[in-house]
Amino acid sequence: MLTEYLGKNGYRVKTAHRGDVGLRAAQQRPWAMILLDVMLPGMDGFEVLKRIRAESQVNVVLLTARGEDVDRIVGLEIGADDYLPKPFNPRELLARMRAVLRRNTSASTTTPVVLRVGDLELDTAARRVLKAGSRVDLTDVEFSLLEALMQSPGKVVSREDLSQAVLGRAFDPFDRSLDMHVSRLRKKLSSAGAEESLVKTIRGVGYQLVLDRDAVEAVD
Amino acid sequence: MLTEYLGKNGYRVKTAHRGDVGLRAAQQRPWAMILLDVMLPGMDGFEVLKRIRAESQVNVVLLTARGEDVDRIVGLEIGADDYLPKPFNPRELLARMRAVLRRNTSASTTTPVVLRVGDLELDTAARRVLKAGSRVDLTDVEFSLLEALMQSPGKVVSREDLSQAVLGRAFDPFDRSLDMHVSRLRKKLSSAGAEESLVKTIRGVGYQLVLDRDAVEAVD
DNA sequence: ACCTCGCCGTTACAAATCTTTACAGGGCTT
DNA sequence: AAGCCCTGTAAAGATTTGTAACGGCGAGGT
Repeated sequence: MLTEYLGKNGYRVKTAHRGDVGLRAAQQRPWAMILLDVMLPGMDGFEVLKRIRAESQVNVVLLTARGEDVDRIVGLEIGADDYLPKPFNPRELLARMRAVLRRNTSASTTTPVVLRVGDLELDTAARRVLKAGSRVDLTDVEFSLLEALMQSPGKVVSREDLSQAVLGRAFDPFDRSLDMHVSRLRKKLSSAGAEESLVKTIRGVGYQLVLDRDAVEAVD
Repeated sequence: MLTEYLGKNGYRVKTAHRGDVGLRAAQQRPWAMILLDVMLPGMDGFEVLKRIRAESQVNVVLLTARGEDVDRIVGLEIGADDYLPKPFNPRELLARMRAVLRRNTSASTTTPVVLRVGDLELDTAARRVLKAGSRVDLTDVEFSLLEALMQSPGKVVSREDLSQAVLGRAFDPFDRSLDMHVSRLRKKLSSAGAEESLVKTIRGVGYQLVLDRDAVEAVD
């Protein structure tokens, strides 16, 4: 019945009535979304979800019997994108599916993957930084600091913004933590061969990753 | 098929069906973006990407077969800007292309980067001032003071505006801070070889960057 | 459980640089 | 010409930043 309804609304659906069979189908190719019932013969829905999550970030919406809060919490904890208690209105299912799809496609396209400034390269997905091709070993905070600076290369980033982005808290003038991280980041970058002045201080304002104009190529 | 779709969306596309041929096309002129399939006759996509990166920072989006994590990681490591698993929705490709283009062009095109007055050059992205090609070392306040003056070369900039732009606060007649900065800026500029009268005082109003004979040029 | 190590935050002091103070000189007004 | 106000600048004082050193905390190992 669901298959038919979704089909009418433009989705192509493959159905399985057993947990273990569904899991194999899920792994078979990259789906836009998986609707997963919790009560299933063969393999229970939570188990299926866990195994799916072990290897994929595909969208999963969980369908469970009644408003069992326990199920809901467990489901979201092990990685469902949303949850719908049965019985449900098919239109509500559609709405939630669209919400999940919207959320997860925009998130993946707005997040830059690789930031590059001159021969400095920062890969947000792999949390890796390369300077002239060789790896620079940064701590988490140093990495996010550099990431925040590289998102606006050549522009001043305020201490407020940096504190929020890097430390997750509002800036406090007596908090010298940011300065320390800048100091450590500079040290690591320059011993990796970067110019001393790559990260500049703008007194009373913030910091700036300088752009050497010679290193910036105009693109068509 | 892709060529046609991209064409409809305003892109001009050149296509190659072999890796080695594509590489030559890529080197031929500066493209806005390169879409690169991994599975290619002639030369494998990774190899093409490596060679492109050896000489250019051009935007590259990698198209690979399904969610092969290995491919993805390798691709990003050798410098792809983004990655799209096949089969993909053409609209998603467009979205990602736009994301990459936005990210890699915004920083360098949104704000004017270089101000030039005669042989005096101020580069905001590199936070650097050159007088007749050689570097002038300014403090942060001096830098933004000169920046404010160079944004209206030949025009009088009021003390109020300067105070707001440089010190971030309204002008107070008893505040002599601005005068001090002007004084020090003049000293540094003239010892860098500028004329004494480059920064002129307009009594009761403000200051003015004088341009006597040389032309004014805004760049970038 | 305990140890070890790496990372983060705090403190303390030094250096840079911005602001204030003070005084001098020059121009505008009366 | 005298007085007043604005500006230039040296010098002292205040603030901001750089960084070494120390301690705490949590992850991972034994």
